[in-house]
Amino acid sequence: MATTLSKPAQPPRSRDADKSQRSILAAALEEFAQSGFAGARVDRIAEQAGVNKRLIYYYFGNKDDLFLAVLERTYADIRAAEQALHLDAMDPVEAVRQLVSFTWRYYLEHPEFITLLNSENLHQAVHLKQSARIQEMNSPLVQLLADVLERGRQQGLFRDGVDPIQLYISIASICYFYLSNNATLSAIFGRDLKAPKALAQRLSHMTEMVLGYVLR
Amino acid sequence: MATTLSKPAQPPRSRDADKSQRSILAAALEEFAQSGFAGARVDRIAEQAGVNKRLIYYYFGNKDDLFLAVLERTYADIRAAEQALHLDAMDPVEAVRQLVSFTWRYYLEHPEFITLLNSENLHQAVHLKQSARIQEMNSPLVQLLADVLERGRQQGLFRDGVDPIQLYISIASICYFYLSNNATLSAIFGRDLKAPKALAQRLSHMTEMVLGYVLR
Amino acid sequence: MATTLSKPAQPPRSRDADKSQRSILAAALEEFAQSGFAGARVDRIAEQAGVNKRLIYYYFGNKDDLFLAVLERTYADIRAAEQALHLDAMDPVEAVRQLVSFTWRYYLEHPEFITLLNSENLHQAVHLKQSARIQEMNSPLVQLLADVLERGRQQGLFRDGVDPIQLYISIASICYFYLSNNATLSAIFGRDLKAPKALAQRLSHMTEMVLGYVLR
Amino acid sequence: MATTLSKPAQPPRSRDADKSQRSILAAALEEFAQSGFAGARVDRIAEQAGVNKRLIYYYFGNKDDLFLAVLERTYADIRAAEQALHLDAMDPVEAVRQLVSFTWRYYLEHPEFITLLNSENLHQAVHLKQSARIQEMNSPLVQLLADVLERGRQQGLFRDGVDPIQLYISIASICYFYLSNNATLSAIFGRDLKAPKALAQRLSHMTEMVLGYVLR
DNA sequence: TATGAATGAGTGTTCATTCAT
DNA sequence: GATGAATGAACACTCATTCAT
Repeated sequence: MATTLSKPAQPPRSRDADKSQRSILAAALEEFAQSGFAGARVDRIAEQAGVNKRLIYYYFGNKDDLFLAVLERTYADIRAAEQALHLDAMDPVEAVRQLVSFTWRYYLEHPEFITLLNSENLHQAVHLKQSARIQEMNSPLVQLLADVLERGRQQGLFRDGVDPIQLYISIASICYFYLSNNATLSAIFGRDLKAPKALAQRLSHMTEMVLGYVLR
Repeated sequence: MATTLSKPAQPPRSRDADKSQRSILAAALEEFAQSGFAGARVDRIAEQAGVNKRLIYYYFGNKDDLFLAVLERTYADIRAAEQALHLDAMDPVEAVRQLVSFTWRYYLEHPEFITLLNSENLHQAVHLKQSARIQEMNSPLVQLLADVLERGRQQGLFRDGVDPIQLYISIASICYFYLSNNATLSAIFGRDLKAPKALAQRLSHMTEMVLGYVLR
Repeated sequence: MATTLSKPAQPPRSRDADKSQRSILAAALEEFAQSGFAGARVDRIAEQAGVNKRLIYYYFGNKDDLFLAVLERTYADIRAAEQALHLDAMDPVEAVRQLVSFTWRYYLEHPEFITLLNSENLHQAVHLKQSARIQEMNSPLVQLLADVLERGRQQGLFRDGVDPIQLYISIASICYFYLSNNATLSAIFGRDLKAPKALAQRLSHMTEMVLGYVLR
Repeated sequence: MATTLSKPAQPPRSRDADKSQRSILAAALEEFAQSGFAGARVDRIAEQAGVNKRLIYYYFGNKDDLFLAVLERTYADIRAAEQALHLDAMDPVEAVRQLVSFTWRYYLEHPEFITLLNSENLHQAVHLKQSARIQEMNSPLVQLLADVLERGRQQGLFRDGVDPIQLYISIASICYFYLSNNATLSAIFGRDLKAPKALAQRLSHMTEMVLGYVLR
């Protein structure tokens, strides 16, 4: 844990420890994403990580704490990705367009994020509520979206009185729900809503809908 | 044991059988809604239903089949509620407004619907895919919404090219996500998104958003 | 559980259940007596009882409750044995003599009683404290001894001011300690304190000591 | 790390080694006394001692050997305390009185002695039997008590034929049992047998009993 | 002398399910 | 139509101990 400044190149004993922890975390992410918290098996995580099961408890305490670690890591990842979006550098219309497509793409490329959140919400966020780093999970996009909306309004492009938090949640909603509930929706509509064409149509609709709403 | 005075001809056993089945189904709905499929316990269902555990298997085969039965029943319930909406009798703007508020209210008053769907989607709709009555689950609202959109377009009120399926899904999305992910959202935003005032603001935003999109 | 008075001879379904419970209890007594609470293994109890391990939990809840059941049964046994002693029918000297020898013999013939109590005291009586039947465990001998002491005093045989509770505990002490600590005492003294001759000498000493104290 | 100013010639490492060993022994005593052998946790001992767990094995071999070391140390302590008693310098009656009260006080002030012995006897003295220093554990008090009894007899105060070993064991019994079985006794009698007043009454009774026995 | 990393063999407990009546 | 008894397979978690440095 303690690192010495004098020997930065030489990886001391903790090298393998780091590797083990990362292996466990990666395996846990996969397992929890696939089966949810209740369905996940600690044995499978250990096997997948290539470590002794006992080591999981050595490093992470128990299944719940491991799940929280995975969850925090997942949130950290999406927040990092959001940093790369520079909505402030775009004109308002483009910014909204980019926000929708970024959200959509991120969920599409990170199905584990959706499964993890689904499972966590099924259990009333018991893990997340105990997180000490919960503040860091608040998205910076809410504030950036507020700025975009204000700029659009001042330029006479956007309507008045749009609540950035509500809009942020709505954008997340239309992207998330389509993917999180894809299995039941596909079953009921009797067609594959994850086919490339269907996905493209969905993105097009969502962009139109959000812009249709905010534009005067 | 229980005898019915009104229908003496009917064998009393079948009445008890019906009662048992209904008790089981009701208890199962509550248990699955509360804990999801994986977290639900057959023992608790039996206890809550006041019947012997073996009876559950006698009537419903196994836990998976019981879950499917609950799911089908839940879909039947929402479809029945949708029948009571008469979008065809309203002018287009009012029809859209009613559709949003109905969807919102139904999800709000039937949290079990959301939990059940969340759990089912976590498991890739394995149960639903095996349902023989899957066609009946398709919402009649999609067709009704298509009619409303067409009427609005002909009256020059609504924009062109709105896909009714996409819009239907989007309306469901914005209502569903806010509630299904309420626990994590509340934790992260650090405030109670289920407070009465927050709920009213949400409905108002959603109605504005949908109308803002469809209106020319 | 419910027994019908009309068919006393016919053992209904609960016959096997009773047998299973008795098997479990007997095996648990042996295992707990041999290894104490912490060292006892539920697996071994199941195997010894010839039942599925799950059945132990079905009938007794968990290891702690099973231990308490064994403990309560053990106390019930010794109380039953005490009922057979009729100190009130003996003259005071003989009564004291009999009390000592009964206590000694009972402990000697029921080593499980000592092991069980040792283990329970090691854990600060956590199980016993939760017993609902704790009152029934109070020995009737305390009251009987009080009567004996009073009779002996009135006959001018016994000394004044002997507290029956203290004496009862002291009699238990000298019998119990010699047996409970036999292993360490034998090791330290370098001889077998459980040899027949040693046991006889011990009983003789204890009787002398108690009588030497109470007699004027 | 720690350097001693008084003995600079002595290699500092061995001082640390001593310190570590003493820390381990002290922590082990506490842990074994609190939980018995089976319930004690090597991890807790290491943590409490502030040393790495591996060091325990380095110095003491394994858990059993560590327990034996603690046990031997505990016996050494009580023997040392007994040395301070000078029964040979007292008149016989006072000597007996002092022996009882010393035994009582020592057990009262060293509850770990009782727990350790209880645990060891639960396991049939497996550790003690393997001790090489077992002879040193024999109490010098047995011989001293023999002398006291003989002196008392010669002065016409004490009765004839009192076996010093038996009496020594009996004195230990009445002191030990009351404390070792305090938890179950308190639970059954429904009152706190460790309350100061109860303790005083107990000592008084024990002294009376022993003197009542040995005095002519 | 000292330690962080790692592990095999359990440990109590749980679960959906079936047997026998 | 209904039930108490019984089970095999798995579950999260623990423990004393050893490895590698």
